[in-house]
Amino acid sequence: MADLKAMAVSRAAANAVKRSRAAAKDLATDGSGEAGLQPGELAEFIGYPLKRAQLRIFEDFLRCVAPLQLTPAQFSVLMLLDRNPGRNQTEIAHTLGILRPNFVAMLDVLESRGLCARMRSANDRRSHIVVLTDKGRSVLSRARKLAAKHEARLTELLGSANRAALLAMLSKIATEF
Amino acid sequence: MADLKAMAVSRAAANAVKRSRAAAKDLATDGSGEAGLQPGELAEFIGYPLKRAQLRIFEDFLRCVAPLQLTPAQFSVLMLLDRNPGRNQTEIAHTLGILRPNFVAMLDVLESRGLCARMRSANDRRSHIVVLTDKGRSVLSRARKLAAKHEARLTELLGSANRAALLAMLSKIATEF
DNA sequence: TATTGTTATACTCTATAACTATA
DNA sequence: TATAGTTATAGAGTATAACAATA
Repeated sequence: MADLKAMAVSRAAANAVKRSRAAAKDLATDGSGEAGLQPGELAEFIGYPLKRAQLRIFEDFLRCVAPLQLTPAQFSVLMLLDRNPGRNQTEIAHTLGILRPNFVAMLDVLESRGLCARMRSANDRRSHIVVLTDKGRSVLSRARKLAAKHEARLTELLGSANRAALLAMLSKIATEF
Repeated sequence: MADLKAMAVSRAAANAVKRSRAAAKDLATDGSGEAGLQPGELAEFIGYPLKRAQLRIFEDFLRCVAPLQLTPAQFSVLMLLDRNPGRNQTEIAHTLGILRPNFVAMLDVLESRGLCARMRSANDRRSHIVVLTDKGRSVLSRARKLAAKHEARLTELLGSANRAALLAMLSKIATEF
């Protein structure tokens, strides 16, 4: 079972690499004389570059964190558990915008890998408190470092002040739009 | 069959509304005393707000363009056809990052709705040149206006200069990262 | 009666292999 | 042989309904 998940992550990373290469090739052919199609006005609608940037960032994140076999979604769960101990499944899932039924299988994977554990709440025996294990904390610590390299490369591309501005605008859109 | 697609778009729009309301409720409870979970360091990784912003923008786009029953992906196809006449399926799909096998069903939908048409190329009888129909141009024209309102609301939120900077950074990430 | 975790299920997206008809 | 469009298929992601245990 752990192998299935490992394969899923590896395959996602492999696909990410393929897409990157295809894009790189496009840029090269644009430089020469092969005539790529024009996005035109489409590139002026925020949704188009936003979606493409999101795919690119997730691709790169996946590749950077591949040694630890963590998807962006799994990383976000571990980060949230670390920061918010003593919370139940519903609270964690809801904060991340994951529907409760879909969070079950996600937690099954993380728990089967020994990264977190479900514990019956003493107060409310319906609830499962989700806790990070020592292994989970260790893996998260290493994941943070790999993800930090990914972020550093982005900062290199945009510049530190621009990256901060980007982060602020994206957060504003996510919470206020 | 057209009904199936219409339902799919309607349902996506309905879900978008639900998510917006849930998020609005969260903000309200944050304001009062219900104690939402802390994203913490997670919010400092670009991927997290980027993904949430992308979902929000697509939600809003879907709602704004709902009268015309167009998804962001369908809109992008029509925009590309309008700007790049005489291209075949492979070229259009590749430019949008859509895999050729997946583009077949997508075009089937647009063609069955009378928005575009496949024409055998005279030069290379393997190719299908994809053309916008008059109806397709008409629908696209109206879609552009609805989408422009959506964009205007975003500009209102961020400010015109900031929105331009955001667009530039997202495009840079999509093409250079 | 309402809520938590869960199962079952379905629909969309995305990805690969392989076929056909052309080149 | 190679390419364009297509089919079949499989895997993620995301959505809803309903059930058991508990409140």
